[in-house]
Amino acid sequence: MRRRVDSLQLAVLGLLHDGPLHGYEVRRRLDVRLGIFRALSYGTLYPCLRTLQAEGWVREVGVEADAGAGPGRRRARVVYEITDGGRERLGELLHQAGPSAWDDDTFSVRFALFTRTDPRTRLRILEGRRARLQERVEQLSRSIDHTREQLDAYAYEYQCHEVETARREVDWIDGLISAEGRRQHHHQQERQSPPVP
Amino acid sequence: MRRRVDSLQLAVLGLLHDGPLHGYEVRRRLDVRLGIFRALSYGTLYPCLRTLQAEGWVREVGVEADAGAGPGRRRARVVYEITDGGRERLGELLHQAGPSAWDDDTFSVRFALFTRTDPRTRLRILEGRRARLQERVEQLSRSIDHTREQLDAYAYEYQCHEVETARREVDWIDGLISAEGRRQHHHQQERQSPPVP
DNA sequence: TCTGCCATGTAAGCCGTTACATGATTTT
DNA sequence: AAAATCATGTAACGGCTTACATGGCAGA
Repeated sequence: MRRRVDSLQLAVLGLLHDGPLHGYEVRRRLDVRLGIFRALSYGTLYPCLRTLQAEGWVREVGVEADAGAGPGRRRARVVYEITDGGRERLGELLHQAGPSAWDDDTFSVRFALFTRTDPRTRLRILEGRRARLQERVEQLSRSIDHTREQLDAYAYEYQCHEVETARREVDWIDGLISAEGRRQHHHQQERQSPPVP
Repeated sequence: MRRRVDSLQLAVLGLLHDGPLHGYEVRRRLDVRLGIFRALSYGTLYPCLRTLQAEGWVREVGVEADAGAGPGRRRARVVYEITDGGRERLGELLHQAGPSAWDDDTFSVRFALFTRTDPRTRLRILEGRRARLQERVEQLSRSIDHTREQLDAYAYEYQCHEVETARREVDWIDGLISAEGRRQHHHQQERQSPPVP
């Protein structure tokens, strides 16, 4: 039941947390700024916005007429704004660190919103993701070892590349985890013994 | 209209080309041997097999009773075999090198069947895939450059990792392309001037 | 003038997963 | 005795894309 829409809601809420936006712009940012939800269709986005509104997480802040001073007016844009309920909801979602957060799709969204995620949740997500990837590496490695003889050269080549890609991502995560550790350590030090002048 | 089912048909045909198999085993090999179609559901596989049969690409080779000598018999397995028409069809599909062949999903299937693909088609697919990845690298790089200032640390980190992953895949493809070149060169040499004793 | 981008939406339809039904055999 | 694996299937639900409808503005 891992719906892409759940991630989408999260991403939209995260985007609107920074300020009001209209649908078209939301899509653009999802695509180019977050780099996730490439080529998301409007058939998904607009209904999602309406759902969010029905839930009370966002509200229509009014229809913006053309901002420019041109003679004709541009098609009115429906601008959405996050509500207090939405902020609360965002907080809840951001706090979740269960298995769904380390799925390929969802992880990128969760990671993109790490600035707003508390350090502990960040660490739990990173560790879960790491485990997920490690599992994948092992499964692939076993598969390679087990069928090495029967595998033709190309299939072998592909599997090796897959493994290496996964390994690299594990390394990347490791780097991030230790960075988180350093950060936490730093904060603890600050809390326990403020820097001496 | 790029249906995953198309790739699935191709993969199944490719698998059955090596010998008759029953559905359950097809799924297993798709998952562990080819490493593609991870966790493919039977709700997709069995209908696919029946479609293949309706098209005349595969035929039911008979229901295999328990091979062992045990007292009870295992649930009968429906074994499928590729037909001459299926072999022809496989040849056609394998010859295609259009844009659909360099999609993320499809590429892995096409690549896994490279042994049965003629060298020219191999090269065209590899080059198409390369272009696809390169495009992705450039788009991401532009996005990073353009929004570097506004991007928070995590989003930046993620995009960089994405770019690096794509770059590595480009390098990998480059290696494969030059290997193909060498192979072709080698064959040409052989054809034009057989090795002198 | 025509293409392309901005901008919002609806409806249909497909693809594929999930859940269910069934049941034997092997392993724990 | 229970759980996992082998083995084949069906039905329904739902997510997401595609295609369509609409229309103003900018630049080639």
